[in-house]
Amino acid sequence: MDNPEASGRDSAEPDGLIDALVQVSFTTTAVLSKVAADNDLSLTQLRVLAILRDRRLRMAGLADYLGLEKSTMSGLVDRAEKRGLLQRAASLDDGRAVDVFLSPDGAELIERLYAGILRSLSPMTTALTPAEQRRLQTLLERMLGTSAV
Amino acid sequence: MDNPEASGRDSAEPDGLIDALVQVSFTTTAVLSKVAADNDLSLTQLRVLAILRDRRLRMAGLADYLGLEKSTMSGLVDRAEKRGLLQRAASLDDGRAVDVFLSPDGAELIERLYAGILRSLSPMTTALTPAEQRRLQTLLERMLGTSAV
DNA sequence: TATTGTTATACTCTATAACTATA
DNA sequence: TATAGTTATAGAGTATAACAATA
Repeated sequence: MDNPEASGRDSAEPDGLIDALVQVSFTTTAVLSKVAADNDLSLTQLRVLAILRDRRLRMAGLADYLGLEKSTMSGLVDRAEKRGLLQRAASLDDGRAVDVFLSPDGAELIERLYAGILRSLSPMTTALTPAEQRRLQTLLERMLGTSAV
Repeated sequence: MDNPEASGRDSAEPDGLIDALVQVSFTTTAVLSKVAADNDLSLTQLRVLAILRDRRLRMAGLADYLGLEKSTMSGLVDRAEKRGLLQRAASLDDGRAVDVFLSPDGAELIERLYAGILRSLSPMTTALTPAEQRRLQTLLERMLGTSAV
């Protein structure tokens, strides 16, 4: 976990993979948070922009995506809208629903952020050889594919 | 990122690895947050307990570990201490410093949490064969080893 | 009746700034 | 002077509960 040495693993222990997975996740999240913070965004705000990068979603859709309550989404969207990063519009299909989508400023910002993310994370991935990178990608995608979680 | 399809990758794109890495990190973090929430803890509180699992650290040490401000640590430790999960004690070496360590209840809790984490994350890892699991662990540890990030 | 979204409320997380005590 | 930690303050993130509007 946060303390891999605590389990005394040296790559031979059964839970070593999960420890490594958690460790890598924290490192990755820290990098993403840094990129977001450098642009006065929280990690959640960054994720909202990323999700809307090429879609228009309803409030409920966004909340589902992030695993948050609708009321939490209202606040997040309020603040991002106030900053001119995204917009709301009544849904045409359903009078109760509200569509959310990026404003031009928001679209421009997420492109910059995305480039920043690739730049910030590449030191991690380029620690591996190209062949290793391909293998790692395959394994990660196989784990995701089994969306057992 | 949060929207891998947005980059139109199909495992052939250069940034596919980073997309997968981010995706896996979010999934992993969501599982950890769920385990924490099921025990009325935030992810950060869980991390504090995990870090202290087998060490006694000063406030500053904890803050460094988590990348948080000292004042933030004060609040986190206050609340956890109030719940009887950890304790503070004046450092013997340095009159200004404060050591933090788990209480018996906190120690018991983190063991249960750790077991819960392994159980909750195993559906992801067991999607891979044992040989793949070993390879993945090796690759992840190699990425971490190059603590370039 | 059920669903979509907002508002009110409360609490946690977080940072910045100002402060105390020790080094 | 510099460092360790706390406190005060403010804002963001989060959930629960109550509500209005629409389905």
